[in-house]
Amino acid sequence: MPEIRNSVAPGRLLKRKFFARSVHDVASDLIGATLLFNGVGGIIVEIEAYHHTEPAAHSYNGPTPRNQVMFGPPGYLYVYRSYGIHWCMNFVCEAEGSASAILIRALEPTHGIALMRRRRMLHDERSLCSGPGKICAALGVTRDHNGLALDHAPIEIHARREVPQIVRDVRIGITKAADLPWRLGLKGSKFISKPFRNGA
DNA sequence: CTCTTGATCTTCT
DNA sequence: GAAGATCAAGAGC
Repeated sequence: MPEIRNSVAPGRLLKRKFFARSVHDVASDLIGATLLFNGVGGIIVEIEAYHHTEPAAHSYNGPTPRNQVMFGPPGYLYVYRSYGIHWCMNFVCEAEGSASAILIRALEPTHGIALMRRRRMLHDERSLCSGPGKICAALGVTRDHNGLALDHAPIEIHARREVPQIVRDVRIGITKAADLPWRLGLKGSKFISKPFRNGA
């Protein structure tokens, strides 16, 4: 059984339908939700939205073998290789063919912390999941999990119970469409990958 | 704290 | 053949 340290109990399980609307609406509602993979994970405190109409998205130039999951129906997991080393995970949103997705950038660890520490070979809780590559390493997500449904095992996403305060900034690590303020964070969280300019 | 650099490989041109 | 939705370590302040 995973250890549970957070005093705030997660809410109801999200179904795939939750993701079948504007990627920006989904993003706002995901901050504060709890993501678990095989019972390991935590509270989503930082995400970025990508849409096929802007050049930073992997889907901008149309379907390819890599991004085919993005072009499928909403509510599925899109995993890609980053810089030849890391895995990064996304939630596909909107509608089939829309090819929009949300990059999961940081979690506040709450479930299975001992296992995450072992996988990351790192004790510091604040750094366990403070980046998209770190999350996949801590949760054990790889290319094998590309295309999994977000509302079936081994994935669980619990709705948040209260509406949090959200901060917003430009996205990290991109050169195209770098001015779009599509990075969202939980205000005041110490578990984000990088500070927000307007105070997180 | 910030800045720089190396690691490593898939993808698409 | 070049670029890339990253990370960790090291140098400098």
